[in-house]
Amino acid sequence: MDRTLNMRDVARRANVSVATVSRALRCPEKVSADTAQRIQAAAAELGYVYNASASDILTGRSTVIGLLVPTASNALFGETLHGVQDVTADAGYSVIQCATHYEAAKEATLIDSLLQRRVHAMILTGATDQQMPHVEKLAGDGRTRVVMVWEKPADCPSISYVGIDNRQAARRMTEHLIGLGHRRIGLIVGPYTRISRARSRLEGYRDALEAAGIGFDGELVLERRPDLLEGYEAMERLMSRDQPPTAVFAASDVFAIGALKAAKAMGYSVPRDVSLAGFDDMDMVAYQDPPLTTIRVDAYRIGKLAAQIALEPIGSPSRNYCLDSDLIVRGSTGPCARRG
Amino acid sequence: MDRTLNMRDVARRANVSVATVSRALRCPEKVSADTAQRIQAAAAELGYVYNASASDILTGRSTVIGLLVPTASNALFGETLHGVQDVTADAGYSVIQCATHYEAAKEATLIDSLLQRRVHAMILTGATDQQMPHVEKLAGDGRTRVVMVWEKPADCPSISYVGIDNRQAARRMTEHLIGLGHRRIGLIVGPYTRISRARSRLEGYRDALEAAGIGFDGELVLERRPDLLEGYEAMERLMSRDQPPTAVFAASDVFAIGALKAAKAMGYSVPRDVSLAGFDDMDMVAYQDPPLTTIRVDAYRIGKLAAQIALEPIGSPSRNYCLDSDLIVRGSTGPCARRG
DNA sequence: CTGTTAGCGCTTTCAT
DNA sequence: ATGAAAGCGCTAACAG
Repeated sequence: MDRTLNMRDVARRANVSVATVSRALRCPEKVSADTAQRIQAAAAELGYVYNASASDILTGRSTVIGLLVPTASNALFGETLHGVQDVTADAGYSVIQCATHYEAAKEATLIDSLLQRRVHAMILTGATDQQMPHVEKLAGDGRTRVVMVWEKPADCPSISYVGIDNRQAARRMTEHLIGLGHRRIGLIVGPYTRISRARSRLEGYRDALEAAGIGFDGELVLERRPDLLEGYEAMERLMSRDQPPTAVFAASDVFAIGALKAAKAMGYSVPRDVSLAGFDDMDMVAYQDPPLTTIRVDAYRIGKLAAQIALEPIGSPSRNYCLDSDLIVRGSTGPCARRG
Repeated sequence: MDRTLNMRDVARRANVSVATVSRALRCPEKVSADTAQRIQAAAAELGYVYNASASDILTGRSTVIGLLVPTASNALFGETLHGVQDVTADAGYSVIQCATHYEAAKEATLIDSLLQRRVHAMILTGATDQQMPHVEKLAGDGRTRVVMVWEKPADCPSISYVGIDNRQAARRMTEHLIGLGHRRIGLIVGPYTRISRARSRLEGYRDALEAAGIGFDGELVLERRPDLLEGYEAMERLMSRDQPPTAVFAASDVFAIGALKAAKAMGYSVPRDVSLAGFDDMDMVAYQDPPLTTIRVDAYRIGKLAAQIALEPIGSPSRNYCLDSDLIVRGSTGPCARRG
């Protein structure tokens, strides 16, 4: 077979015109029951498969959406993809997924490739600040719908948002630690200079300290790329200070798992010697020893909502959903033993 | 903006024909430097974005490939996606990713949707046996290229394969445990009745037992859906037997992490009371306590190779790569203390 | 080097 | 209810 089967082939076989084939396949009620059947039979016999792209191009509206994630090896974003896919598949849409690896250049290239595919919408998980003006313009021009997930874009009327209040959640976690008597609290946080989600978590941490009258100590805050090893090394560094923290808030579970190992390797018992908390509630963290205190985020639901918004017609108003997140207290945080 | 910008708009603006615009954008060397510049300027001013789908449809060759995974929340498949993406992005291809959740019906629907997009190739991670005849036919017809990853399809000349020898690797791990003096060895394995990769691992386990003259005990083998909780419960069940195993081979790291927690919860120390081994070497397993003995598979490299094969023109011969996998001995396996 | 022409596979009026 | 014809945005001959 050199040329791919098309409607004309089916039409010939069923002795009708292509227009009728199109109708029979898309809206069978617009065609006599008899011909509909004949056409469907012909299509099946030939093994004809409908060409979705050809349809897209003609109708001008695309049935593909793009999903950008920082990395595909974080199970969390996998859950979001599942939510997105479950919604889009029912509507006959496909999802192009790409990982940016937190690199602005890659991000720009990938966004461009999505535009070249004329995606109906893009769902962005953590676009860098650098990219926001460009993205906002695309949404404003009505070229594509844009939904940010996990983080709230700073005041972009044309962009939708589905996520949690990162600042509030980080504040709650920090308050939990303060409530346990900790006053020297370390923070391992993502690239807050470029990613607003990380910045919000840092702010929430500071909010809680301030409210409790604890001075901010920049020495206790480490900005890292979310990665197990980076979490490990950051913890080592924090615990090697003259006055090590009595609690560490790892503002991503990936950091926390790395940090837990570092603490143990240095001979610290968690939570007796040092409390440790994460963020996201990846399913693995409940399986750590001790299981980690963290913030639960419903990643799947974020994906579903984002997809619903994404599928709305271009030009529809933007929507914002701020979901609840829960503080999940497990065994890794406990009362402060040392004097702060 | 109601209608999306096209080449005609650019042509008008630059006072040339659409053909010239096409050339200037795709192969600027076929056009005078002067006009090329003028056209590029016009495109930039208008904010014109090339329409990749329109091009695909006309040339007949698509620049999209499909990637099917059982689940997107396993970090392993994320690594494979990265490998695939790094190769395809350079070639200007996009990747449509879908998760089957190990359900044959979903799988069939998703494969169909990929065909409707006329993907150049599909990379399958664990198609169920049920789907294989269909997929093989697609590959044979030259509709699309098909690359299986992680598992070797049973004798399908038209399908390519990139993976490891699952049977051999499972045998090696089992031999490792036997070498430590274990004779009652439990196995927690994926759905081997439907997934050949799981089947191969079961076979490797049996090979090793047989070679060592150890009788096969069906009571020690549990088939489960890869999932932390299932691993946990399977381990509980194994260790509740009258004669519990002295070692357990969890033929997926996800099982192993679940099983580790179960063992600890039941008061067993690993590896003193029971040895535990995984499979895949997800990055998390080195961070467990104790770190898990496992089989290392280079998931990223699998993705890269698969993508290279996928990108070859339709009709190119199929290729098979069987990569090495390594036995990584960490702290979770040790000598057998009890009498077998 | 550039423009003209025909056409990829499909949908959608508009006739019949 | 069905067919003919025009056209979506682009490319690939073929002329000039």
